[in-house]
Amino acid sequence: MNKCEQCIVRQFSSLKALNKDELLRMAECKTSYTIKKGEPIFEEGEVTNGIYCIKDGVCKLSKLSDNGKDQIVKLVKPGELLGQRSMISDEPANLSAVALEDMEVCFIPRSEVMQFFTQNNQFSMNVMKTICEDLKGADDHMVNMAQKTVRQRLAETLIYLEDTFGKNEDGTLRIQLSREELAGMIGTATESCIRLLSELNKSEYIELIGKKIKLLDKNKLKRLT
Amino acid sequence: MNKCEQCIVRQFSSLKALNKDELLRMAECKTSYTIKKGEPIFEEGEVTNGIYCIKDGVCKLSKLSDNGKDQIVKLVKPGELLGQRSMISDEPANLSAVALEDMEVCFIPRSEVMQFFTQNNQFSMNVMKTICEDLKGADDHMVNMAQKTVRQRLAETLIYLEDTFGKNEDGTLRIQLSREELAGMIGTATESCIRLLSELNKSEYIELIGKKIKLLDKNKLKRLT
DNA sequence: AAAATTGTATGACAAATATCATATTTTGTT
DNA sequence: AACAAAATATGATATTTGTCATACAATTTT
Repeated sequence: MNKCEQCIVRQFSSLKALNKDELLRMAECKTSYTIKKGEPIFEEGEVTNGIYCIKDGVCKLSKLSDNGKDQIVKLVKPGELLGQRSMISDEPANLSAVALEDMEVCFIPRSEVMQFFTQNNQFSMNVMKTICEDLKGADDHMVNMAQKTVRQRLAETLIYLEDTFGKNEDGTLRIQLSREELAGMIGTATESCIRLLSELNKSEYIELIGKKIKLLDKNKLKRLT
Repeated sequence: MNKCEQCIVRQFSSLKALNKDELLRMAECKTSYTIKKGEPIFEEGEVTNGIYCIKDGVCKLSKLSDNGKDQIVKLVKPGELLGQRSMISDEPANLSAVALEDMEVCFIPRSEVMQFFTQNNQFSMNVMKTICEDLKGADDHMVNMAQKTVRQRLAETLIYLEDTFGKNEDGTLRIQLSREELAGMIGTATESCIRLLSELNKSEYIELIGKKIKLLDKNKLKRLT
């Protein structure tokens, strides 16, 4: 059993407010998981009964739309927590969480977290602020979906991906999304997404290297948005 | 100065957790306002420094998009609170709040609310759950914006308006939105909104009576979504 | 009451996007 | 290596949606 004290999640998330005692208690009740790329951490509608700490790997939070397409609502990085909203609302998950890379996560049962939540004011304040950030992000995201064209959303998303997850040595986006997943992020048909990528490739905004994507001129891309 | 004890907002919002003492303190520090239809309660970017209780009238929460159009994110009814996210994040408002009808609201300064927030666990839990609901709503809304057609979104919005705000004696929607505002809710151009309304009118899903809208067959409308 | 302004409606057209078909490439499996 | 399956790519076409122009109606101002 690993201690939680030095964990990346502890350093970056709401958990930074926990004291040594609380961390020890958490270390005792946590369960560690390895999740392979493509596997779910939990699915929409599932009762999660706790929160997940993302130690390593990125996952997508998505929701199945009535038209059968999977809309990606958010990507979650190492150091972040999952399932906070469900924990507070005491409701099943509203979104599915699926690994985009091999992941390492820890599960902490609801009962434990809720104890910290009521005992440790700084911790509950941190959780709350995170949810408030999510709400602001979701509102902004919604406005983009409603008001921007698919091309604009694609350009924005590409910049977001480079800024948030960085690039490989060859300059391509580090985070690897299938075309279908990228389409699911920007909210369009896979073919439309592929077509627009080709177009950006031809006009030298980006370069397509196999399935990988390299941003050639971020400023030019920004001007599209 | 009115007491807060019997106020509709107290009965329906997070404030129901406040005790007599806290209600008295609140009654002393609150400011009451009358807002005329079309006037803002606060604007995007403004530092609000407190929360607003909606005693009467409906308002829209909207955000100006880069393309110059106003996207309506949410409608807020009597009994609800405004500005909770800003208060917790300690940030300026992310959305503008503008009256759709003549309104009565009360303002309670941040300092006061934050005191309740730290002292009264049930109150803070209520606020948190409200924000969690908003987050879930925003995520779902975002998926709709990304995945549904304008026609589907229009049908959904009309049903939502009738279910939430009811109808007049003649069967028309009680809540009065201009075509531009309705377009702002569903995220489309005003002309497209008008055109689709005409179409729904011709195919007898709805009836247009002047600027008013009457839903003729809610089930038929539902099938569009 | 007349004029001006604003909101609603509709036509014509252009642009954006989705859908379906099919080809090609990549990946995984035997 | 050969095959099957999945992902990517592209063409053809239909549909949806936006834009611009203009007309008409309702509301407000003078």
